[in-house]
Amino acid sequence: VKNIGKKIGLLYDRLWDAYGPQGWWPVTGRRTGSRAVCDADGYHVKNYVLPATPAGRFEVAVGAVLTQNTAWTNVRSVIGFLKKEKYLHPQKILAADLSVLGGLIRSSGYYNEKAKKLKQVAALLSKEKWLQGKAVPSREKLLATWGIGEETADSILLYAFHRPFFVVDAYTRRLLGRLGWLGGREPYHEIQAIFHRRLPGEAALFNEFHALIVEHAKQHCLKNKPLCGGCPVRSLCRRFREDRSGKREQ
DNA sequence: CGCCAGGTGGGAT
DNA sequence: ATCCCACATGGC
Repeated sequence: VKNIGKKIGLLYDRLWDAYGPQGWWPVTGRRTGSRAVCDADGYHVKNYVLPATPAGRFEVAVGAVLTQNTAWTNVRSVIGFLKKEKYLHPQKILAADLSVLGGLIRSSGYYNEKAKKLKQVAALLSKEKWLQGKAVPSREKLLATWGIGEETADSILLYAFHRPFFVVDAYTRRLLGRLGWLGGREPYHEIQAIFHRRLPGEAALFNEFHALIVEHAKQHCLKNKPLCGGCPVRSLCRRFREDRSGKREQ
């Protein structure tokens, strides 16, 4: 764990060189005047100011809940349904019947659970004018909300409010585990501390780094079949070192 | 078909 | 603290 520090910057550089800026968190329909600042899916490359509106911040929080253990492609279509039906507002979520809300978000999975979670998130974020951007809910407040765990709290802090909290997800665990830098079962805060200790606390950096890990995990570091050919971080990886030194494959 | 997807809360140990 | 499980749909 001691040696991760130097290599973590290298890991970021290799991922950045391979995949480039990721434009997270996708937020639908943002424009400045007549000029689109997002692509069709809501990504906004090298724009670290977005979201900059209450609606945008709320959409990120909703997306963070809906994507829990769920493919983003499913979430994206649900965000579209919610937007079309004008549900991307806390008061609308709070006023909705659970069954109606559940029906709208059905295709994102766990819809009964997530309907309840969205109401909790809406209740929290409609307080204190947090969505207006004058103040930011504390991590403790977020975690005290039923339905918001550590990753979701950090996703909201980082991607809705631009606060430097590194997001640790299953991909992060898998990648650091494969690299041989971690066992992979360490508690969340321990993995997060590695990033917080060794990187400048800049939201834009944490934004890209987490998004790059996700992209890399999807393209090369797959769950059951890692595609090590052409992997941009081979040279940092235990598997590669073991191959070259003739040790057995894991 | 089985596996995977940008987790969380509740309950038992 | 740590493990185990329910929660659920859609894509490949």
